[in-house]
Amino acid sequence: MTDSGTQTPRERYRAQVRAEVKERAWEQIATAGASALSLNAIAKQMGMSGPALYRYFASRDDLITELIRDAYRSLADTLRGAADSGADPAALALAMRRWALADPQRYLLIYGTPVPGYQAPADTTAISGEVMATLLDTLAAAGTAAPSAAEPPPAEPAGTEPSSAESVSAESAPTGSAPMDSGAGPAKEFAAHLADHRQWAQGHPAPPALLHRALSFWTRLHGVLSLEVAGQFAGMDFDPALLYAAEIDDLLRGA
Amino acid sequence: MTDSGTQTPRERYRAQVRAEVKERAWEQIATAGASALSLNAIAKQMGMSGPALYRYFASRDDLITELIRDAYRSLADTLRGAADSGADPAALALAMRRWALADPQRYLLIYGTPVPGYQAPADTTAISGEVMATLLDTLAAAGTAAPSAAEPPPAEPAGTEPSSAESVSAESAPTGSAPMDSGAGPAKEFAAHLADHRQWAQGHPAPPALLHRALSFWTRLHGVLSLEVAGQFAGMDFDPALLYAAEIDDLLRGA
DNA sequence: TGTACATCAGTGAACGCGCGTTCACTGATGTAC
DNA sequence: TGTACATCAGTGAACGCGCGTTCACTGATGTAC
Repeated sequence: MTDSGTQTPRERYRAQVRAEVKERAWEQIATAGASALSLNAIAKQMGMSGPALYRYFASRDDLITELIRDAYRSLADTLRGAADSGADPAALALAMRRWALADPQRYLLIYGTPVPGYQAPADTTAISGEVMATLLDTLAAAGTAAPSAAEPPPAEPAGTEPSSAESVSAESAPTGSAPMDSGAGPAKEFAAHLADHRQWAQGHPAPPALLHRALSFWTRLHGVLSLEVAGQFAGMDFDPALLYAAEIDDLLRGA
Repeated sequence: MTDSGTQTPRERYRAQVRAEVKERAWEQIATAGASALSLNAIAKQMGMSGPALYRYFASRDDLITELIRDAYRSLADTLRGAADSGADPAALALAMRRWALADPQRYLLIYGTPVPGYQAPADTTAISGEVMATLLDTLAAAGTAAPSAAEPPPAEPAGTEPSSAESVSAESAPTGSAPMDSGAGPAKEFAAHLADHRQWAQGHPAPPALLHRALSFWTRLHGVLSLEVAGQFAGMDFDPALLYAAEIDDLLRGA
């Protein structure tokens, strides 16, 4: 869809085939997991010969890399889109679950057990940082908002920079009404630690307690999601959506 | 070690070889993941021919099944052992992390992305239920104990039944001082749901709020552990142990 | 508009590899009399 | 204590399979004059 105006027919065709290869690859991953991804099988499915795919992807690892990149991109865009249209942290969490359940294997590809023998390229780290930035922005907006933080703030014009970090300043706002970091204890200790270990936040000016909240937000959602998506709840008979909702509620109440 | 008194030399030898096969299998899994486990490679490593292993394991899937069973067993025993020597929930959580980090791939084998094409046997569900039972017992003991719940209760004789469910009764004890399930909201709703969906607790007489606590305990620890063990924190520079400690603290404070 | 050339998609054969698994067989170890 | 037999560990060859990837080649599609 991108740049279709300046594309020659050949370029358009190339893009189409590449897209179809990826589609089949996702189907295959959904069926048998990423480690079972086979170029030959994809080619056969498309009615082509195995070596033909080498016109489109330099190698199997190259294809996997693109799939991982696309997955990160998709998640980052989904969350950023939700945030830009005024989603509060709870809505963001629900958007994340929707994204995960839409394609469980896609979630597992980026957050599950690493594909054996595969080394992730550097730029995926940057995109995964974008997810974190969105999270920080949204939590910051909710934390510094008025007590009635329920109604969404007006949607911003949404500039081109991925991290709209200006929306929160480092010195202000003691993370809302957080009872989490009052007094001594592990939370206080971790926040102090984060003050010196915030490189992963990529310059986001959130105070340490907020960094902690973002990490906790992420790990708690992942805790439920990854178990659900990996089928660990299958033998149990409760509704994971309710557990997820309860986690979100506790997560946002507890600070 | 088991039954070594009644073992014939042949049986002892068999057991030894089987054990070595498993050891090599774990080494291989640690290196390249479970999906890359190869009988031939193990045989070669042991200076044997590939087909020789079929004297000890009926098939590759059979070997994986045993590894999974052993992993579950090991975790269940570790936690049960800690609980029996008076560990409180926080200590249990730390024991779990120690177990996970001692062999990350072992943790991922049972709680990570499922091995593609592999179907878990029914009895692993039973063992994983044992883990849950230990958790419920420990949380119940801590919740129903006197306000000074810090000192461990005297270690019990530890009978043969895996779930010492008698230590807590269903009607008593509104889960300690839990503010978690006061008033309406997602937590209350989920607890109500669990009252009707508690089959997975295998008859444990914990009240719904405690079932919720156990699930939350599990998913929150898993959230941090799985990301750590999968290397997702590798690019970040903070200390996962501190995040884990903060999670435990919040988890136990919040109810 | 037509011809000459370059570009590129796709094929089929081939290489080398490793896999799980079966099978007939050898040789050592244990058991029964 | 010695012999006859059964049990079992391990081997080597083989089957059939699929994998990623390279290579020389054919044909179609575009481009330049």
